[in-house]
Amino acid sequence: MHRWSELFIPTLREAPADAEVASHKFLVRAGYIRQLAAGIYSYLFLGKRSFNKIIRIVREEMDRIGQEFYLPALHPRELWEASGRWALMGDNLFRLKDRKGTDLALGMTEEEVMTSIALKDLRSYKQLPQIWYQIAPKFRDEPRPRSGLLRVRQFMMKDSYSFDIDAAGLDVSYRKHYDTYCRIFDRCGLKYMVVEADSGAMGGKESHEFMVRTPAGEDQIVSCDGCNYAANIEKATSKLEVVEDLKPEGDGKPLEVHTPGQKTIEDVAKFLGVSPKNKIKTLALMAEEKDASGNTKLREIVVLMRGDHQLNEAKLNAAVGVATRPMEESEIRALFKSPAGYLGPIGIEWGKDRKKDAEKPVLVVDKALEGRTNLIGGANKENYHLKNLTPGKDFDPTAYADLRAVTAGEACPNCGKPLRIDTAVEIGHIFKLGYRYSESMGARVLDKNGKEVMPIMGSYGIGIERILTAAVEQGNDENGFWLPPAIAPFEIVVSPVNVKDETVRSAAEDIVKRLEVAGYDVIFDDRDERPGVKFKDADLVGIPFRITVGKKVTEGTVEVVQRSTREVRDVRISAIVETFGELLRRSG
RNA sequence: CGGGGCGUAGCGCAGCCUGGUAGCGCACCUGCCUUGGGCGCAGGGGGUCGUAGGUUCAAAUCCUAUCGCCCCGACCA
Repeated sequence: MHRWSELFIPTLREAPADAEVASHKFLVRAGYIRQLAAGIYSYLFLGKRSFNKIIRIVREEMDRIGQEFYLPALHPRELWEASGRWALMGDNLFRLKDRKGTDLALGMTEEEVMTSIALKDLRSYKQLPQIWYQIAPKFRDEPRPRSGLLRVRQFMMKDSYSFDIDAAGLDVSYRKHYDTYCRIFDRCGLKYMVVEADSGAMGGKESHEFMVRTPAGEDQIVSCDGCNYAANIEKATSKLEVVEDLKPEGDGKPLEVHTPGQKTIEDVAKFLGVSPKNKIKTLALMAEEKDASGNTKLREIVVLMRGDHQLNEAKLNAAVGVATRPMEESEIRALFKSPAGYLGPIGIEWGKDRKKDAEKPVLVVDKALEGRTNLIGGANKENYHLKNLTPGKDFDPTAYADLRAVTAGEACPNCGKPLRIDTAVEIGHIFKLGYRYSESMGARVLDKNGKEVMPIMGSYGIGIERILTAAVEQGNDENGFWLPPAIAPFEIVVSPVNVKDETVRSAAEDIVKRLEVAGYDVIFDDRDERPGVKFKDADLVGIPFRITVGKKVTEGTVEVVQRSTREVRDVRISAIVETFGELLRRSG
């Protein structure tokens, strides 16, 4: 029997000052976690119990489609060099040296380790498909850990990897994960959505993220209430209304207009009496690229957007393959020969091919400008802009790409209904890796014809603490939070109003015993505290049901309180077990 | 990486500007009291003021460095 008086459940009346989001505040206040360092947390009794339940669900479901491994977190440098990620991962990878000075890394995912096993021991198509998974800590040296457990440096992750003989096989493994993830998150009692995702620098093709809507999240998801379209904003598109182009002025060639002191899109549009939709927004960015010999060098990347559109950096990143930063004032002057505010694409020799013209600046133009005519942009001359700018005629972009951030209310690309945008937290991510690791690390199997082929891979992750965090974000009020019964540390807290009253106490203890025999996780709040203290704690710590044992025991009844709804019902003590059979079935 | 803020008792904070050897609330311990929403009374314990150096007769307080933690930004071009 779990007696509260003997357990370590350090609840706090006030949240630590540095906690911002609800889940962080409440998990600390409820005595689930304590912070050890930035982005590093200890799990105490209640937190670990909840964790165990989540892991158990994940493991049960994963065991239906795959095999659990236990892999080291400490990886030799050579392994990461083989895949190319030693250099690629930069500062996000934790690195350390052993006493001999040998470089090691702390695993942030396990593609390399899994592939190293595969390449040694997978020989034949007859051994495929394989799905291998593990549930283990992962380490990432995040540039900025934040929001309590939402972005941390050490976390528990279920990661799995599939190996198939061909793309059709990968489709099956992918689908299995998709379905399994749905079952896992359903069982965890989360309200989630599945969105199309950017596969990022991993080079994959298809990718889905499992998202829980919450203002505490770090991702933006675009979705349509009219159909099932849903995508991460890094990937989302929308149907644009047709914009009427301006008529050419004069001879139709770029025409300089005096725009003294008019620097912003808004100002210039107003000054010239046109819509920002007919303006070009010129963004001057700088990328740090590595050349063949491994030296980093700067590369100018200029982006053109429709005046009223916003750049989505993830899309740009995907389009150019490198991270960018805004140019500094001096860099702007060097390229454009003009101060910011009057920048445009004219008069600069743009690279035709990003790879071949390695010395020349890159001009990437958003697709929303493709086919447009007579736009207005900066003249690269202080206090002047140009009219009659037509992409492809007056200047040649290195490439066109979808770079635009979708905004709420734009038309759904599928059905045309207005799109909505929500912030959300990512709890799971599945994607088709393809041949990246098989190729770089040299995994090969023989196919039916005795020919050597590369196995095709998928990789799939679930953030264990994010399930807990998302559940707290999804169910809380000013007094605390409630977890879905399946992942709560206890399903029921039994609170005798006065433990010094023998009748009350023994009735409560009897109820605890009977519920435990029936298989429920129950905690007995046997502390000699005033009822108010016990109720406040019960409300705080995430347990979905409370049984209050008070004076009414003499009449043979107790109160059952549902935390999420505050609904209170009197229940005959004799019927308590059946009552919970009913209640827990209903609340999943 | 850039910008801002904060480090004083387990938690939340005051004191710092104007140097004089540390305080409040909650929590904790003891006793009494109380028992359906953080009850009351009395007594009590606990802090190298993040760290190091400097200025000074004297530093939580002023100066310098450093470490840590939190937030914002990686977008009027």
